[in-house]
Amino acid sequence: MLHDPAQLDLMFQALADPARRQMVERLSRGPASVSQLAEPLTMSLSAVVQHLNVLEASGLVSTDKLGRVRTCRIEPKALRAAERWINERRLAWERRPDRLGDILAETAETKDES
Amino acid sequence: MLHDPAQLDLMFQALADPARRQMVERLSRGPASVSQLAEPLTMSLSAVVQHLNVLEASGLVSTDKLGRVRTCRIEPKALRAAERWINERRLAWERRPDRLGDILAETAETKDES
DNA sequence: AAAATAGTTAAGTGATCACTTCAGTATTGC
DNA sequence: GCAATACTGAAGTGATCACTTAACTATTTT
Repeated sequence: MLHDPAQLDLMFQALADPARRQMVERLSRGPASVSQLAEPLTMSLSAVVQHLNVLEASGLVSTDKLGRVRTCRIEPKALRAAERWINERRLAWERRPDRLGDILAETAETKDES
Repeated sequence: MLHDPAQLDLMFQALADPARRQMVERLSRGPASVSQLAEPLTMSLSAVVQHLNVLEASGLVSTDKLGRVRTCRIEPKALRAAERWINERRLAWERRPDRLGDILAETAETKDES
């Protein structure tokens, strides 16, 4: 489910916005209410709620309402899925056998064969 | 330079689009020309070039033109920077000492204090 | 019960996005 | 030199985005 390309799409889209990344950063230091998330941001509470909804739809953040306060927390599994996507591509590249100093490597191979 | 928030912004923005992620995926298997990148995509060459420019501006991909063909390759350092941002937040969360079963933990504390 | 708090929802707006088409520029092959 | 190849750039378009304001609901506090 976390490999679902649609979910991956929502996650990277969610992380694309600086305000949302700031919210994730805040949440990485512990759960917070909507107002607490909003406090350092220079935008209306309403805008923050909208960003929060994007984060929640992406699966990166989950929330829980008790009384009138909505408490938000990070969903590390989702964060891991995004992390893994990048990591797998980077490793695929770095594992490539033929990624040495371009022409130099080719010259060396030619030399071996001669 | 790779910690530059503006650069991070460009990178996550670049990864937010599925077509661009597909291009990164293709490039993770080795360098490719613009036409090769375009081949599996159902859009005009022109659109692919535009996506490629976004990727290059973000630093995730670098290109090199020889004659009439532009060869594209992944920039693993940039990929690592995005990866690290996520990883650091996830670890910050997972390292928190007080992340056990929510209310249960609180109840226990209250009990201790009574 | 009234006022303050915490959040939600809807509607609107200007900016940015992801394309398209079309016309153009080098480079390479014949 | 002429045609094909490999892009490149500009202009336009409809969709989505990141907000705003304003009106509203639900929950506490006093």
